[in-house]
Amino acid sequence: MLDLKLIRNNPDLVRESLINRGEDAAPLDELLTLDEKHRKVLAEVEELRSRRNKVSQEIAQYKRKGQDPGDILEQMRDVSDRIKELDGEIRELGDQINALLLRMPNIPHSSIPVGPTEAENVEVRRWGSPRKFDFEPKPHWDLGVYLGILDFERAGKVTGARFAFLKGLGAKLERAVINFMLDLHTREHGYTEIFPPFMANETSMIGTGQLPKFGEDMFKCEGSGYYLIPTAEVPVTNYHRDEILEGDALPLHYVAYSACFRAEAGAHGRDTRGLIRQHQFNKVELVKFVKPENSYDELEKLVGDAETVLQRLGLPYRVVMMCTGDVGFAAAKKYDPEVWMPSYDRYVEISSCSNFEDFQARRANIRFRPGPGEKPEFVHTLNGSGVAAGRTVAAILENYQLPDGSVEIPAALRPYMGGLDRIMKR
RNA sequence: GGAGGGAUACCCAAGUCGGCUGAAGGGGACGGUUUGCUAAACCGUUAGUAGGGUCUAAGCUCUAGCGCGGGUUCGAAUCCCGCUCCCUCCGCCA
Repeated sequence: MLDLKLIRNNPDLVRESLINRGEDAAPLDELLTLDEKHRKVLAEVEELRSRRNKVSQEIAQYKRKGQDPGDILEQMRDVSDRIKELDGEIRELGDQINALLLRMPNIPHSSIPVGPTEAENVEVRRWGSPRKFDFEPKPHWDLGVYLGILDFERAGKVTGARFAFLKGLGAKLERAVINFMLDLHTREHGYTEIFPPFMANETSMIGTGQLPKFGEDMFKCEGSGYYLIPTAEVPVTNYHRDEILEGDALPLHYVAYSACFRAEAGAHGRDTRGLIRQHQFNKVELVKFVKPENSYDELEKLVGDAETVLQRLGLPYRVVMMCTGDVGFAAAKKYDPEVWMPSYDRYVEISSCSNFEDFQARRANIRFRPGPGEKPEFVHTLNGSGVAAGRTVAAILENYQLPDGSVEIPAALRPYMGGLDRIMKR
């Protein structure tokens, strides 16, 4: 959420940001009009309230002395009625302002490329190089089925499209990938591990920005009103919702495994095969709460931590900086590490690392006190996948496949696979 | 699922029949006095916050705020209605 005062004082900045994102600027003007009206009514009602408070004291005096307050009572009745009336207006205006505010995207950082679509995204670096196969490489969905470690057909029967069963060494590989990543981030990168709830309430979803705009992308649990989390970002960021953290405690670095659930509405026909786009997938998420002055350094480190995973696994990747049109609703700056996927013959997003600045902190009311007795300020929040487990498994199967359909296990994972170095058909 | 009890400031806790109670009393924390130093004692401070107005700013001022949302009333921590969360007991349960 943007600061209403910032919008009020710098409407042109906000307008430019909306245009750069390729969005309609009309809600901004509506917001400015409503805000002005809101403040006008607020001034009026507060004036009346002030008067009522004073007169009520006087009435109390009369009563105490046993005197008759006379017709002041009558007058105050009118004042109260008017207050009630104005309160209604204020509530309505406030609701409208809030609704608009919650749908207003973050202001992109000045360092990112400007453009309304993904076309302006910029590749910032590459690591490794795609392997040259001297045989026809198979896509992971064929390999996985051939090896008996992936089963999409039964998943379709048991649940539906975009689900998968992992079996035998496939299930073990998924678990190995997750544990490898958790160990790396906790032991070497200093993150504190969290195992969060996989469902969250509406307030949390608003806090991180999934709601009110993107409700259709999530699964809502009938009856309870809870949502299945689309990412561990939601529970972990909201972990500190409505808190004032001690300045000394920052930065806070958390890593959380969770299953993630996405409705993928509007993705019909895209990535219909394999593990790339599932309704449920596993992910290890990195979340940071930092002081504003450090947040861009922390973003670079966060991307680096995600990249380390891919490097240790020997998976070729590149990092893309997202432009204004592709940076995402809540982010000010975002890097997407993309892994080389032979079946797609291109790099595929495997992580997404964002600095939200105070956008989420404002929504979720997460602050810190810079020093004793000082005024609380909003923290900056960041998060990034470190990394998506399902896509990692897919990338390993494809990049490490051998001509006979077996798959080598990256050295870093072997300790997690009981020393096994190869998955073969059995 | 059944039956009770609770939610007040950093923590515990009082709030009488609605009106100088935006909140008694403790504890803690901070500041001071005393002291060779510590302890003790004594004195003082301890609403943080959000929003509005004014202003270059500092400041000044107003409003809100006793779990949340409504209602009654000139006036609500206090009365009424709805909700949420927590606790105890019983039942069920991985």
